[in-house]
Amino acid sequence: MTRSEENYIKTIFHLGGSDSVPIATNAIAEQMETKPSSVTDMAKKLADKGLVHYKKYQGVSLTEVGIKTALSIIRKHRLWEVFLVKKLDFTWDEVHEVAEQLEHIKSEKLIDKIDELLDFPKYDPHGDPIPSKDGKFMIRDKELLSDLEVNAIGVCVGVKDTSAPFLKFLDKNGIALGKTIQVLDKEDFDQSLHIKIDTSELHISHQIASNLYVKKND
Amino acid sequence: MTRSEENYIKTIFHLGGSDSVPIATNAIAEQMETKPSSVTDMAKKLADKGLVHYKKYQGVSLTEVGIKTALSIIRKHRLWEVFLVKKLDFTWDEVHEVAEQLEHIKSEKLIDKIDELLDFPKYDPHGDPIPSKDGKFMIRDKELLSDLEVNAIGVCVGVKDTSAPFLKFLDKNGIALGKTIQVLDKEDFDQSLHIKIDTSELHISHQIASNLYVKKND
DNA sequence: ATTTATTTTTAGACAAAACTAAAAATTTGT
DNA sequence: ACAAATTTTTAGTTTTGTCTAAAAATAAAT
Repeated sequence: MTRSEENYIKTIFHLGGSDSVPIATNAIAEQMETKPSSVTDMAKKLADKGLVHYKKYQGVSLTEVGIKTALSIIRKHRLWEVFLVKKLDFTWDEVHEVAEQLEHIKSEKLIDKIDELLDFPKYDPHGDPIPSKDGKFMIRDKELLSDLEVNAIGVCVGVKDTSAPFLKFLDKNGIALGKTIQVLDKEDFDQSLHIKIDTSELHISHQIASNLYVKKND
Repeated sequence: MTRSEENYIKTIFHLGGSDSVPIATNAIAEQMETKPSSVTDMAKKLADKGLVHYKKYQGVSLTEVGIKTALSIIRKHRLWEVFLVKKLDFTWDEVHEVAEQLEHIKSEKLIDKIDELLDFPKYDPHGDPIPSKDGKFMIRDKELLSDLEVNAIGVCVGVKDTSAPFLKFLDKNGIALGKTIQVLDKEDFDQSLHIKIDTSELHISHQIASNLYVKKND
């Protein structure tokens, strides 16, 4: 597997191509910041290798082997992210870029040892689940903060947007995984939220709230 | 810098091209298991980028910038080797292959943090010095075990050959960095050595002895 | 249901990094 | 010093992954 092939497989997985729902050429091209014609070329190659299903004009979806491959890459990516945060004091907005490189290192032993060193973590620094060696992972039940009703309380368990600007905003406002958040009030006008986090109160836009996952206390 | 460019720079450095002694196209090709014509192509490209001095038919040597680049790659390679051994329990015969990949990861912060995590090691698992961030490193005075006179005592400080078979042989015979070795006798016929290591005695060929570095006790 | 718009694919080209085969320069040997 | 051997370079291909421009298929719209 070349680096490029791995990146296509990963992108198709993230776009939902694991459920035999075919993903459009254009969608893949946009996500990867490349041209649709390049995607077509790669789709053919990956189909030849048995990693994707591909019918002309019908989009691309992952085969069983393709899904296994995608999970293996995602496992590596997320384990490296945990390593960077836990062992090297990276912040959660710094890890993605470096993990994009580290995920392509070819050594079964290396990633298993990293897993062990970290004591087999189940979630990465953004709250996303880490597939196990055999490709299984726990999908934690969670909902968007923006979907909570007024007065509901939840624990922050993940972020949808993992971009550095968003994560830095969260840091600046004391929002981190594990924090308890209560919805104090919702503005009808713009869906913005008044929330309580620890002891302090905060007013956040719908944009922010709809990119934060919480696990509701019931 | 592409991966391939980095590999050429590193090879030229290892062949001695840092002392403005030009290295022959053929020598580089042989070392890299590629063809001389490929080396010529790359020599031109690296010269254009100001990393090497190159005159047709005269071989290749590193510029100041080229040397700095080489030291940076070697620093990464050796730090990763230490990491693999100290933190992930790799053996010294397993590290090279993986470090060859890890050395190309592009992140200043990553390698500095790894350096810090390891407490700024000065030597890699084979006894080779690790260049500092500013490209300086300690060349330890050492000599080949095969050059010691009978009865001399030295501490094992490095290996010349770093191939897995050689390193495994050493492991099997209890030879490791830091061990004290005494030359008990030399066979005139084949230059083989009788040595004492810890409490046990051992008979090793000249081949072995000429790939082991020791620091003499005087 | 045709026309229009969009999406996708083909065809041809390009850059990087490798290769082969042949030509040119250098080195070696007598 | 000159022929022979070796080394190095050139020229032309190949592969991988990308691109542009044009053609073909599908989807949308009146």
